[in-house]
Amino acid sequence: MDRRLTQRGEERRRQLLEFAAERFADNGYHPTSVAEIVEGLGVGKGVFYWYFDSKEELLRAILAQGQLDLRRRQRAAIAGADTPMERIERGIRASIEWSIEERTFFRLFQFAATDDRFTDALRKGEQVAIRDAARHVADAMAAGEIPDADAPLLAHAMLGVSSHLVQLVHRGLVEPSAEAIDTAVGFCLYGVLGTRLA
Amino acid sequence: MDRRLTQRGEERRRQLLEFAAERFADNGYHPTSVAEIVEGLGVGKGVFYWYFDSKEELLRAILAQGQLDLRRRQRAAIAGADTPMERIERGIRASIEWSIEERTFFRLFQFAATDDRFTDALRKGEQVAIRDAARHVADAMAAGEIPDADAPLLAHAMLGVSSHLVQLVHRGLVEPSAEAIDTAVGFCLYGVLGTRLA
DNA sequence: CCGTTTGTTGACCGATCGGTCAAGAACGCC
DNA sequence: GGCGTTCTTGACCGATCGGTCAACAAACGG
Repeated sequence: MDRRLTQRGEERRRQLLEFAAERFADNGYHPTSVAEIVEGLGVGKGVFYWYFDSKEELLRAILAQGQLDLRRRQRAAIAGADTPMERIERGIRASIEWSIEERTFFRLFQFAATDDRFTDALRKGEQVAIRDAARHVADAMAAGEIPDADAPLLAHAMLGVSSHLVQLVHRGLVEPSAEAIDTAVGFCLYGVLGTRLA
Repeated sequence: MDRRLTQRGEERRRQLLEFAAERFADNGYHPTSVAEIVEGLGVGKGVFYWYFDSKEELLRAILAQGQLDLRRRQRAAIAGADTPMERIERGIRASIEWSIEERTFFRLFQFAATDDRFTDALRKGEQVAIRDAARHVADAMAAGEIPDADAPLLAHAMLGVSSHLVQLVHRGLVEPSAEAIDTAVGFCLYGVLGTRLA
């Protein structure tokens, strides 16, 4: 849905995105009805369909916005680093911190990964992030800092560690302490050393 | 729902569990209706509610069965190992291999983790598995094979690596080759060395 | 001040949802 | 053979779903 929006329109659209994102994250995408969203904002149902073609498109828009935000944070974090390993570490830290802060987005990413209707909306963003991380891993290999191995796969392993930790935090099983994050980061940085040569 | 079932009844119940599990995994839990399940089996709707109180209870039953099966596999894999590190490695391998084979269960676990209605159904099983793995990690620490650190957190990190790899396999982004599994296992075994001491 | 575009209302639509239930068929057991 | 339990049928229920639309209000642009 592409529409010329006035400032008022942009604001309304933003309200819908924000409110729906929270409801989707808390209650689930499918169990949250369009009626619930518009009632929550105190507006008529037509408002929803003025800004979005469908409930599905709304979630896609939310996911895209989240990915953009995460990507920005990652790029900013990496900017000042000099070595590949430092870029890797800062990237991991940025991802973890963002995911902890942006609980809503993170939960929606997790859900979207389980529903075929939305996996493709996640694919491109994840691909970019993984390719980026894998490049730094490959750089570290070229510099002889870590043994040669499947760089993209190692990048994915680090992503797995990070997102699992964040999940624990959001489930309340782990406090988001510096120690916990350090442990996860340390696990990743030593993990990339673990190419089986024997 | 506890009911005295004849052999015929047990078989019907098994059919419902199996068919529903596949539909839930392929199409999603919420989008799959009870009507769709009974039609797929060519039976009346009453059959469903003879064996299960609700759609929700059905998924819980499926999850419980999956967790039991995984747990069995893990225990069997660890049985013959002599050292803590070997137990850790075999446990990881067993989890990865089971999750790759049992695509349906794995996908449902992933979904259940995103829906508050089912997270508690997962909690107990995960808790047991994590506690078990953490014990072996702690044993390795006591034996001086790896530095002291938060053992349960390291166990979770390994779980994160494993399940993320499996996800890639099921999404078709990685072939379930021995090399890929070895890389993930190596990442974990080196990862536990990564306590930040500096 | 008026015409056009942007934004909003809420009744309404057909479809489908999870779940119920009275009736009866198939089986197990003696 | 007959009696009780297990199992099956499918019409039916009220509620709710995502989505439409004609009418109307508010803001913008000239």
